[in-house]
Amino acid sequence: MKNNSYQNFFANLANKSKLDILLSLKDKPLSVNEIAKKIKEEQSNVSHHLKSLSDCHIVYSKKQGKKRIYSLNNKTISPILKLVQTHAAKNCSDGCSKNCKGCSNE
Amino acid sequence: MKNNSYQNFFANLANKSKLDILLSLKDKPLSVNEIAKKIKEEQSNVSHHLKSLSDCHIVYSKKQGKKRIYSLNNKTISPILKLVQTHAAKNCSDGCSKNCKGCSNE
DNA sequence: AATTCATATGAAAAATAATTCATATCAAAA
DNA sequence: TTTTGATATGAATTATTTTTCATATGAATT
Repeated sequence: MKNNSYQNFFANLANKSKLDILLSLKDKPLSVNEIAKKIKEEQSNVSHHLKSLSDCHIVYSKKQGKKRIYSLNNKTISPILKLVQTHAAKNCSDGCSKNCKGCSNE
Repeated sequence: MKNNSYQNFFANLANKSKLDILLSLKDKPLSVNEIAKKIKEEQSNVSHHLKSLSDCHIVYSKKQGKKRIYSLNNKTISPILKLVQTHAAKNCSDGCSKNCKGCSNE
Protein backbone atom coordinates (compact mmCIF):
# COMPACT_ATOMS: atom_id res chain seq x y z
CA MET A 1 0.00 0.00 0.00
CA LYS A 2 1.11 3.49 -0.75
CA ASN A 3 2.51 5.64 2.01
CA ASN A 4 0.17 8.28 0.71
CA SER A 5 -2.86 6.19 1.51
CA TYR A 6 -2.01 6.07 5.18
CA GLN A 7 -1.46 9.78 5.18
CA ASN A 8 -4.88 10.51 3.81
CA PHE A 9 -6.59 8.09 6.12
CA PHE A 10 -4.93 9.41 9.26
CA ALA A 11 -5.51 13.01 8.29
CA ASN A 12 -9.17 12.23 8.85
CA LEU A 13 -8.43 11.41 12.45
CA ALA A 14 -5.95 14.16 13.13
CA ASN A 15 -8.35 17.03 13.48
CA LYS A 16 -10.54 18.06 16.37
CA SER A 17 -13.68 18.71 14.38
CA LYS A 18 -13.43 15.48 12.48
CA LEU A 19 -12.89 13.51 15.65
CA ASP A 20 -15.83 15.30 17.24
CA ILE A 21 -17.93 14.21 14.32
CA LEU A 22 -16.80 10.61 14.59
CA LEU A 23 -17.39 10.46 18.30
CA SER A 24 -20.79 12.07 17.89
CA LEU A 25 -21.75 9.13 15.69
CA LYS A 26 -20.55 6.56 18.15
CA ASP A 27 -23.97 5.78 19.57
CA LYS A 28 -26.21 6.26 16.60
CA PRO A 29 -26.38 7.66 13.07
CA LEU A 30 -27.20 11.35 12.79
CA SER A 31 -28.06 13.92 10.17
CA VAL A 32 -25.69 16.73 9.28
CA ASN A 33 -27.62 19.29 11.31
CA GLU A 34 -27.83 17.00 14.28
CA ILE A 35 -24.09 16.50 14.22
CA ALA A 36 -23.47 20.21 13.80
CA LYS A 37 -25.66 21.05 16.77
CA LYS A 38 -24.16 18.31 18.91
CA ILE A 39 -20.57 19.36 18.36
CA LYS A 40 -21.26 23.08 17.99
CA GLU A 41 -19.83 23.56 14.56
CA GLU A 42 -21.13 25.25 11.46
CA GLN A 43 -23.25 23.12 9.19
CA SER A 44 -21.08 23.95 6.25
CA ASN A 45 -17.91 22.98 7.99
CA VAL A 46 -19.40 19.72 9.15
CA SER A 47 -20.46 19.04 5.60
CA HIS A 48 -16.96 19.61 4.30
CA HIS A 49 -15.53 17.24 6.86
CA LEU A 50 -18.16 14.61 6.21
CA LYS A 51 -17.24 14.62 2.58
CA SER A 52 -13.64 13.92 3.39
CA LEU A 53 -14.55 11.22 5.92
CA SER A 54 -16.95 9.70 3.49
CA ASP A 55 -14.44 9.66 0.63
CA CYS A 56 -12.25 7.64 2.94
CA HIS A 57 -15.05 5.27 3.90
CA ILE A 58 -14.75 6.25 7.50
CA VAL A 59 -18.41 7.20 7.55
CA TYR A 60 -21.31 5.91 5.52
CA SER A 61 -24.38 7.85 4.49
CA LYS A 62 -27.83 7.38 3.11
CA LYS A 63 -30.54 9.78 2.03
CA GLN A 64 -33.65 9.97 4.13
CA GLY A 65 -36.15 12.45 2.80
CA LYS A 66 -34.40 15.75 2.59
CA LYS A 67 -31.91 14.74 5.22
CA ARG A 68 -28.78 12.71 4.84
CA ILE A 69 -27.98 10.34 7.63
CA TYR A 70 -24.35 9.60 8.43
CA SER A 71 -23.11 6.62 10.35
CA LEU A 72 -19.75 5.49 11.59
CA ASN A 73 -17.68 2.73 10.05
CA ASN A 74 -17.11 1.14 13.39
CA LYS A 75 -15.46 -1.96 11.96
CA THR A 76 -12.41 0.14 11.26
CA ILE A 77 -12.64 3.05 13.65
CA SER A 78 -13.44 1.31 16.88
CA PRO A 79 -10.39 -0.97 16.95
CA ILE A 80 -8.11 1.85 15.89
CA LEU A 81 -9.24 4.10 18.69
CA LYS A 82 -8.90 1.23 21.09
CA LEU A 83 -5.29 0.70 20.05
CA VAL A 84 -4.51 4.34 20.64
CA GLN A 85 -6.13 4.22 24.05
CA THR A 86 -4.04 1.23 24.98
CA HIS A 87 -0.98 3.02 23.70
CA ALA A 88 -1.72 6.06 25.81
CA ALA A 89 -2.49 4.02 28.88
CA LYS A 90 0.76 2.17 28.55
CA ASN A 91 3.02 5.05 27.61
CA CYS A 92 1.49 8.16 29.00
CA SER A 93 0.41 7.04 32.44
CA ASP A 94 2.54 9.55 34.27
CA GLY A 95 6.13 9.90 33.19
CA CYS A 96 5.48 11.68 29.94
CA SER A 97 7.41 14.55 28.51
CA LYS A 98 5.79 17.95 28.75
CA ASN A 99 5.17 17.96 25.04
CA CYS A 100 3.20 14.77 24.85
CA LYS A 101 -0.21 16.20 24.19
CA GLY A 102 -1.62 12.72 24.35
CA CYS A 103 -1.05 12.66 28.06
CA SER A 104 -3.22 13.58 30.94
CA ASN A 105 -0.56 15.85 32.37
CA GLU A 106 -1.14 18.36 29.67
CA MET B 1 -9.39 9.83 26.98
CA LYS B 2 -9.46 13.31 25.59
CA ASN B 3 -10.40 13.86 21.98
CA ASN B 4 -7.32 15.99 21.84
CA SER B 5 -5.09 13.03 22.58
CA TYR B 6 -6.23 11.16 19.52
CA GLN B 7 -5.71 14.25 17.42
CA ASN B 8 -2.13 14.59 18.49
CA PHE B 9 -1.39 10.93 18.02
CA PHE B 10 -2.86 10.71 14.55
CA ALA B 11 -1.19 13.92 13.43
CA ASN B 12 2.01 11.94 13.71
CA LEU B 13 0.75 9.53 11.09
CA ALA B 14 -0.88 12.03 8.79
CA ASN B 15 2.21 13.41 7.16
CA LYS B 16 4.35 12.02 4.40
CA SER B 17 7.71 12.71 5.97
CA LYS B 18 6.71 11.30 9.30
CA LEU B 19 5.36 8.18 7.68
CA ASP B 20 8.52 7.88 5.64
CA ILE B 21 10.47 8.01 8.86
CA LEU B 22 8.33 5.35 10.50
CA LEU B 23 8.52 3.03 7.54
CA SER B 24 12.27 3.55 7.30
CA LEU B 25 12.52 2.17 10.83
CA LYS B 26 10.43 -0.87 10.08
CA ASP B 27 13.35 -3.21 9.62
CA LYS B 28 15.88 -1.87 12.03
CA PRO B 29 16.75 1.11 14.21
CA LEU B 30 18.62 3.93 12.52
CA SER B 31 20.40 7.14 13.38
CA VAL B 32 19.04 10.52 12.37
CA ASN B 33 21.41 10.87 9.46
CA GLU B 34 20.71 7.37 8.25
CA ILE B 35 17.00 8.11 8.24
CA ALA B 36 17.52 11.43 6.51
CA LYS B 37 19.59 9.85 3.79
CA LYS B 38 17.20 6.95 3.36
CA ILE B 39 14.12 9.11 2.92
CA LYS B 40 15.88 12.03 1.26
CA GLU B 41 14.96 14.70 3.73
CA GLU B 42 16.97 17.36 5.51
CA GLN B 43 18.56 16.30 8.74
CA SER B 44 17.00 19.19 10.55
CA ASN B 45 13.54 18.40 9.33
CA VAL B 46 13.91 14.77 10.28
CA SER B 47 15.04 15.86 13.70
CA HIS B 48 11.96 18.03 14.15
CA HIS B 49 9.70 15.18 13.19
CA LEU B 50 11.51 12.71 15.39
CA LYS B 51 10.98 14.95 18.35
CA SER B 52 7.27 14.99 17.71
CA LEU B 53 7.12 11.23 17.18
CA SER B 54 9.19 10.67 20.24
CA ASP B 55 7.03 12.92 22.43
CA CYS B 56 4.16 10.70 21.41
CA HIS B 57 6.08 7.51 22.16
CA ILE B 58 5.75 6.39 18.60
CA VAL B 59 9.50 6.06 18.36
CA TYR B 60 12.08 5.33 21.01
CA SER B 61 15.64 6.53 21.08
CA LYS B 62 18.91 5.91 22.79
CA LYS B 63 22.26 7.60 22.63
CA GLN B 64 25.10 5.71 21.06
CA GLY B 65 28.31 7.67 21.07
CA LYS B 66 27.58 10.89 19.31
CA LYS B 67 24.74 9.36 17.42
CA ARG B 68 21.20 8.89 18.55
CA ILE B 69 19.51 5.73 17.43
CA TYR B 70 15.80 5.76 16.85
CA SER B 71 13.57 2.72 16.77
CA LEU B 72 9.94 2.12 16.06
CA ASN B 73 7.31 1.38 18.67
CA ASN B 74 6.02 -1.55 16.72
CA LYS B 75 3.70 -2.72 19.47
CA THR B 76 1.44 0.18 18.61
CA ILE B 77 2.29 1.09 15.05
CA SER B 78 2.29 -2.27 13.38
CA PRO B 79 -1.29 -3.24 14.31
CA ILE B 80 -2.59 0.21 13.45
CA LEU B 81 -1.10 0.13 9.99
CA LYS B 82 -2.46 -3.36 9.55
CA LEU B 83 -5.95 -2.18 10.37
CA VAL B 84 -5.73 0.59 7.82
CA GLN B 85 -4.50 -1.83 5.19
CA THR B 86 -7.43 -4.10 5.88
CA HIS B 87 -9.74 -1.12 5.69
CA ALA B 88 -8.34 -0.08 2.33
CA ALA B 89 -8.46 -3.62 0.97
CA LYS B 90 -12.07 -3.93 1.99
CA ASN B 91 -13.33 -0.51 1.01
CA CYS B 92 -11.09 0.73 -1.74
CA SER B 93 -10.67 -2.33 -3.90
CA ASP B 94 -12.15 -0.79 -7.00
CA GLY B 95 -15.40 1.12 -6.63
CA CYS B 96 -13.95 4.09 -4.80
CA SER B 97 -14.85 7.69 -5.35
CA LYS B 98 -12.32 9.77 -7.22
CA ASN B 99 -11.43 11.63 -4.08
CA CYS B 100 -10.44 8.65 -2.03
CA LYS B 101 -6.72 9.12 -1.99
CA GLY B 102 -6.42 5.89 -0.08
CA CYS B 103 -7.31 4.00 -3.20
CA SER B 104 -5.25 2.51 -5.90
CA ASN B 105 -7.23 4.28 -8.60
CA GLU B 106 -5.70 7.58 -7.70
C1' DA C 1 -44.22 26.00 -9.27
C1' DA C 2 -43.17 28.59 -5.21
C1' DT C 3 -41.59 27.98 -0.55
C1' DT C 4 -39.15 25.77 2.98
C1' DC C 5 -35.91 22.72 5.04
C1' DA C 6 -31.51 20.21 4.62
C1' DT C 7 -27.22 19.67 2.70
C1' DA C 8 -23.41 20.68 -0.46
C1' DT C 9 -20.10 23.57 -2.76
C1' DG C 10 -16.54 27.07 -3.94
C1' DA C 11 -13.74 30.76 -3.06
C1' DA C 12 -11.54 33.69 0.35
C1' DA C 13 -9.70 34.25 4.83
C1' DA C 14 -7.68 32.48 8.92
C1' DA C 15 -5.20 29.15 11.36
C1' DT C 16 -1.76 25.39 11.61
C1' DA C 17 1.85 22.68 10.22
C1' DA C 18 6.00 21.64 7.57
C1' DT C 19 10.29 23.03 5.77
C1' DT C 20 14.44 25.51 5.56
C1' DC C 21 18.38 27.86 7.16
C1' DA C 22 21.60 29.34 10.36
C1' DT C 23 23.45 28.11 14.42
C1' DA C 24 23.75 25.93 19.07
C1' DT C 25 24.79 21.89 21.75
C1' DC C 26 27.04 17.87 22.84
C1' DA C 27 29.98 13.87 22.73
C1' DA C 28 34.14 11.76 21.14
C1' DA C 29 38.73 12.03 19.12
C1' DA C 30 42.88 14.21 17.86
C1' DT D 1 41.21 22.10 24.52
C1' DT D 2 40.44 22.50 19.69
C1' DT D 3 38.41 20.14 16.00
C1' DT D 4 35.10 17.14 14.00
C1' DG D 5 30.87 14.57 13.54
C1' DA D 6 26.06 14.10 14.88
C1' DT D 7 21.95 15.94 16.41
C1' DA D 8 18.89 19.60 18.19
C1' DT D 9 16.79 24.11 18.24
C1' DG D 10 14.53 28.53 16.99
C1' DA D 11 12.95 31.78 13.94
C1' DA D 12 11.38 32.79 9.40
C1' DT D 13 9.37 31.21 5.32
C1' DT D 14 6.41 28.37 2.76
C1' DA D 15 2.79 25.21 2.23
C1' DT D 16 -1.35 22.94 3.64
C1' DT D 17 -5.72 22.69 6.17
C1' DT D 18 -9.63 24.51 8.37
C1' DT D 19 -13.03 27.62 8.78
C1' DT D 20 -16.23 30.90 7.24
C1' DC D 21 -19.45 33.05 4.27
C1' DA D 22 -22.39 33.36 0.52
C1' DT D 23 -24.89 30.78 -2.33
C1' DA D 24 -26.25 26.67 -5.04
C1' DT D 25 -28.62 22.31 -5.21
C1' DG D 26 -32.12 19.06 -4.06
C1' DA D 27 -36.07 17.04 -1.97
C1' DA D 28 -40.45 17.44 0.05
C1' DT D 29 -44.59 20.23 1.22
C1' DT D 30 -48.01 23.69 0.24
